[in-house]
Amino acid sequence: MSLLDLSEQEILRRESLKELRAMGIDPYPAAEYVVTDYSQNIRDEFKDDAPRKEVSIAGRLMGRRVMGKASFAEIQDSKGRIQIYIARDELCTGENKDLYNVVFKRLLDIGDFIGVKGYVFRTQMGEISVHVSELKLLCKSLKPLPIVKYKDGVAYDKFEDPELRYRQRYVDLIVNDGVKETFLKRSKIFRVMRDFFDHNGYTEVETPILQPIPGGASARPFITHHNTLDVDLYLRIACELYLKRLIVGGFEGVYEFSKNFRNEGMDRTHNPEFTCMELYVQYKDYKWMMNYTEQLLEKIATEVNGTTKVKVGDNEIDFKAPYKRITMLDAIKEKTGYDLTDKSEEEIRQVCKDLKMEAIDNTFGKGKMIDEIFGEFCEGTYIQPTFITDYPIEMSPLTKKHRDNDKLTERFELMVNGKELANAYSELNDPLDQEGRFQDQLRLSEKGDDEAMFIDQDFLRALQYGMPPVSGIGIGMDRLVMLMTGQTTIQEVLFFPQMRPEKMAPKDSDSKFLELGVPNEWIPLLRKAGYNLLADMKEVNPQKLQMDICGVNKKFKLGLTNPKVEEVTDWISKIG
RNA sequence: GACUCAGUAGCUCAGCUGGUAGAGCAACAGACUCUUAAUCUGUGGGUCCAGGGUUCGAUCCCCUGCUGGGUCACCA
Repeated sequence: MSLLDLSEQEILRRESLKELRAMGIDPYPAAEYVVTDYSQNIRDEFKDDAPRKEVSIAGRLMGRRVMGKASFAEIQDSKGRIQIYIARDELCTGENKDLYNVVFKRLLDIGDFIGVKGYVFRTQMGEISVHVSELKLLCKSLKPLPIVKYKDGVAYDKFEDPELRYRQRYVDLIVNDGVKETFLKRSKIFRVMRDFFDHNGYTEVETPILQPIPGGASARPFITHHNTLDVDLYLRIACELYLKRLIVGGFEGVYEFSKNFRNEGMDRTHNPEFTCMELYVQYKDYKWMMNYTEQLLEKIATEVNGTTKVKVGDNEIDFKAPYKRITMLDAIKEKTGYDLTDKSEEEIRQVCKDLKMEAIDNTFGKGKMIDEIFGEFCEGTYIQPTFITDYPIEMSPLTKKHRDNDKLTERFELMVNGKELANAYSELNDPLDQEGRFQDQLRLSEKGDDEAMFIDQDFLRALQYGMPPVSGIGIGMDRLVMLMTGQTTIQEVLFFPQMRPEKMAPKDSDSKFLELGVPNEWIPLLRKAGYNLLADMKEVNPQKLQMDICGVNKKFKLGLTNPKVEEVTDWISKIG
């Protein structure tokens, strides 16, 4: 990288780096720096009347208030921030005051990592601080951080451009309050769930992400290719069919936190890769699973937030069990006034027309139309956790027929804040019924439904050996984290949400410039002046080009001997 | 994919129905031994997203593109 690609502040930091080395200070020391305390516990444990406590802490320098021979600074460690106080004559007890005057005041910058030793005290203004007696540079930072200042909980000059925050999440985590907390909660939610399932004797497992047949859900998959086998493989859209194979194999219960991939749209509730937790427990049914889910969610909310209530946007959601339960047809009746019970496909098509639903076309079967009506008129209205039960059979090819009505299935979805959070079944374990349902999906696919499921013959073979009665559930983890942390976009709960790749401006290589006879040291100046491609130089007046690059030479005080116009003309003449 | 808004200093943002740019913080130089958005004095820092067009002249007006946000559509 050329100096010309750097900002003024970056150049200064690199010069400071050199100066530190010249002073014999290693800006990137290898040795362990022993830390005895953290910002948080120092504040929590401080007592004004206790004897002085010596501490050794380390962190990133995040602010400096220099007042001549004494200074205050902020250190940010993994737990938070703490103020340090540095008095020149206590840091530098001898004649040489360079560590304070030169290193601390001039060569250190916001963003550098330092380690300090000293004692804890309370300042006249009442802030618990560390009185520094030793200071050591642990890592020099070469890029200036955005400066966000806080006063009374209000952020000033907040770093909030979503594009920059997501592309450079590391910066977001450093400077913006609350970002790390969201991800700590995310981690805790996973931990609480693992504890809950493990306590019940269920086993965490891992199943293939590269699948020959993308089963277990309806979605467009990502396709990849395995060279040795010379076969196309799919990134999984769900892990359901593999987990059921394990129930066939004799596990009491299995669960997986599964990264799934769906090649579909992106918005505030969808990311192409997302995390789903799936759990399957033998001998249970979907009614048991509703009770179990209520307990689980209540526990998560309590452990993560200390209360069952959480505020999301304008809504306050209460995860206290039990939750309302209503069948899908009752929900539609309640919200639209139409009772679809025992209605024929044609009658339902007419209802769709009456409801002015334009998206419906002739490829839609009965089940899909019912699902559309629900999605349009009901789904968004369930803010508090609500179980929607007994889905039409056409939409649920992996679900057992309802024990009282063979047009329906034993399925529920849990709606929270107007969105689906979980989806669960009494799992279909009749191998012949399952085969028939797959055949139905195949027909839908032939009719033009590009989301219909593929047939997985090995899964059918497993079912033929016998799968005990089992209930399974899938929970959208990203949405769960959004709910538990009060976030309204999925990007806020994913460290690195999917973005378009950053594009670099096209550049011709150095060798191409050298071929024209451009001296090596002048190439960066051409780039700085905006000539990244030979083509950029081709049409330009040699006089202007010469002036442009000589201007850069002068402006940045590079001290190069300027080329003559004839030389520049010669370069341009060689462009093919 | 459609519509819409935005892109100006390291960060947050100003910029008058067109005359090549300003503030605060950050940086640099200086003052200051209990400050805390420290303060005070001074200084530097910009391909105004990119490329076309209109114009004597474009950060500003028009077109195209890129990137992001929002809404809708599609989709768990």
